Amino acid sequence: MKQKDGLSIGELSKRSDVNIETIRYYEKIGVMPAPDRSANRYRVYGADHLKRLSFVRRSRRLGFSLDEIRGLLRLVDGHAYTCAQVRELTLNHLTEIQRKIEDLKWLKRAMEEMAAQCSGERAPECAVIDALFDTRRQFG
Amino acid sequence: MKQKDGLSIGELSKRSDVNIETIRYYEKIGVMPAPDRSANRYRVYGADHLKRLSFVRRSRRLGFSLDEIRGLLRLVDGHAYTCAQVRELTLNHLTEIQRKIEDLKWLKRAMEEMAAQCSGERAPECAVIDALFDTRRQFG
DNA sequence: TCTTGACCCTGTAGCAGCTACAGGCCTTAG
DNA sequence: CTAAGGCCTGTAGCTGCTACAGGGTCAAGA
Repeated sequence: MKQKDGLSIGELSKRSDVNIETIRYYEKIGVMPAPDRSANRYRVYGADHLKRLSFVRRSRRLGFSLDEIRGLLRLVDGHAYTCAQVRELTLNHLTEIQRKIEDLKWLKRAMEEMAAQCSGERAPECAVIDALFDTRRQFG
Repeated sequence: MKQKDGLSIGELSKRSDVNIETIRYYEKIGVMPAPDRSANRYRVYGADHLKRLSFVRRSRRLGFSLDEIRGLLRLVDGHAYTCAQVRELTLNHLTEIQRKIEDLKWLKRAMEEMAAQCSGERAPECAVIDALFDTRRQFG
């Protein structure tokens, strides 16, 4: 890599902790901009790419969809965002997370109930199976 | 439907609360057995199909993957399961659910922290964006 | 008798968000 | 000279469905 500051895709991958294939995928779907290429057509990235990719990675880990991230980046790119907009997106997202937590808690309770019936012995009867086959029970 | 007890796929769908296309999909991937066909090649289901499909639906709602369900059904079909086996599968599944809950809680905390910094004003500065771009922060 | 509508059929393509090849080029070290 | 490691493009696969396209079948109504 002759360019000052130039990162190969492999280096970018290591520094951002994002898979090489995923980086190329992000480029294809327009989340990451197409970088310059060196003489041998290798991708050459700069510090701005690293920053942006890290942003994407962090947002993904926080559960934002790629579409939501595209929305955030559009705002950032256009310098057009207001705090209120971002806040709204974040709060919406928070509501969804809370809903998911509730769902999982319900699920956990239901399964614990079933497992509690379970003798754990080598018998061919099983309360879990019975419960799942029991048409009187309504799960959800 | 001339057969006694014979259900069309539409009726099965209504009674099991599973989509028609999903039923056909389950047949294709081997979760549901191929049913008899009437003279016009329509699928004809019996009470056993309804029972099995309901089992699948309930298990799905409890978050079991189709692969796990296939495993459960194999045990049931072979009358080879012991309570201990099923219990283990269930407990494994419970552990995973708990892990997911913890993940989501962490996520929620992180996002709440970010949102709390947010003024909600029309200013072009935003604590959320800053946090996501801040390379010193480690999310996950 | 014709037609309309509600069913059913098969097969394929699409969704998210990647991941994993296949088949090739380039560069450098031994 | 060759082998290893990186990079390239392009396509197919994963889960668990869903949504067609393009057709057949059947009963009831005009």
